[in-house]
Amino acid sequence: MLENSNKQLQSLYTFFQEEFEKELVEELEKLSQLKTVEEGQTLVDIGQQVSFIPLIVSGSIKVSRVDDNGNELLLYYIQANESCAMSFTCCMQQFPSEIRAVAEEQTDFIAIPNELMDSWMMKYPTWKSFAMKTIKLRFNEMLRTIDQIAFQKLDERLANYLRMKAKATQSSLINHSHEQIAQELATSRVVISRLLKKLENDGQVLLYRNQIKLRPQFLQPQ
DNA sequence: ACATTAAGTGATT
DNA sequence: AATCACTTAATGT
Repeated sequence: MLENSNKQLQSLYTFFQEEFEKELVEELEKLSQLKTVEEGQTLVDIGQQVSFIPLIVSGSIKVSRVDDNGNELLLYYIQANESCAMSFTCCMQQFPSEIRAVAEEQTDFIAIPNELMDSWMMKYPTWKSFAMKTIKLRFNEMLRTIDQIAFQKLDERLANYLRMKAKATQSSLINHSHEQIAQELATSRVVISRLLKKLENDGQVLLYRNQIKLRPQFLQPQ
């Protein structure tokens, strides 16, 4: 396992060296520890304290919100070389998490203890700007999802979701049931099934059990 | 062969 | 677009 991810870990350290000053890279390598979570494993749930900031080495993490009825709404995915904006905002003052984070696939990440945050923010300008950058990135992305929910019709949201998913997994085959997709878009399975059927009839996708094949014309519309 | 879960569909609100 | 009720298809035991 470790051997497999060594290469990507190396590339992350390269990323660090470009991004951060020497002292910070040294501290990172010294203090951080590599952790692995399996697919489906929950990293944090709503209300829990976050004790570390994750830096994703490989894999991806799904971040979502859950309402009172237990309905899930997908917020965003964290990919390789990214960190979690929410963890920055929570960790700083030890607030409980507002979100749920679940491993979308087997994911390796570096856990940075949150005690280090304060001093790093002061000591290393590059760390501060990295934190600001990830928060800004996410904030903009979430603004976009907000007006998707407010202004886009569900069929557009679905198309959007499928394309994003394909990009995230580098594959045109999506391994989700209609039910799962419905939950992430906070709608019902029946609606998703109907929309997907329409896409299939239009020759945009192929439907299987627990799988959706996105055809090229769907991924690259003229 | 049977039970369970995923997907398809008409009708209603 | 959501919900209900029901059917059909795929998959697991």
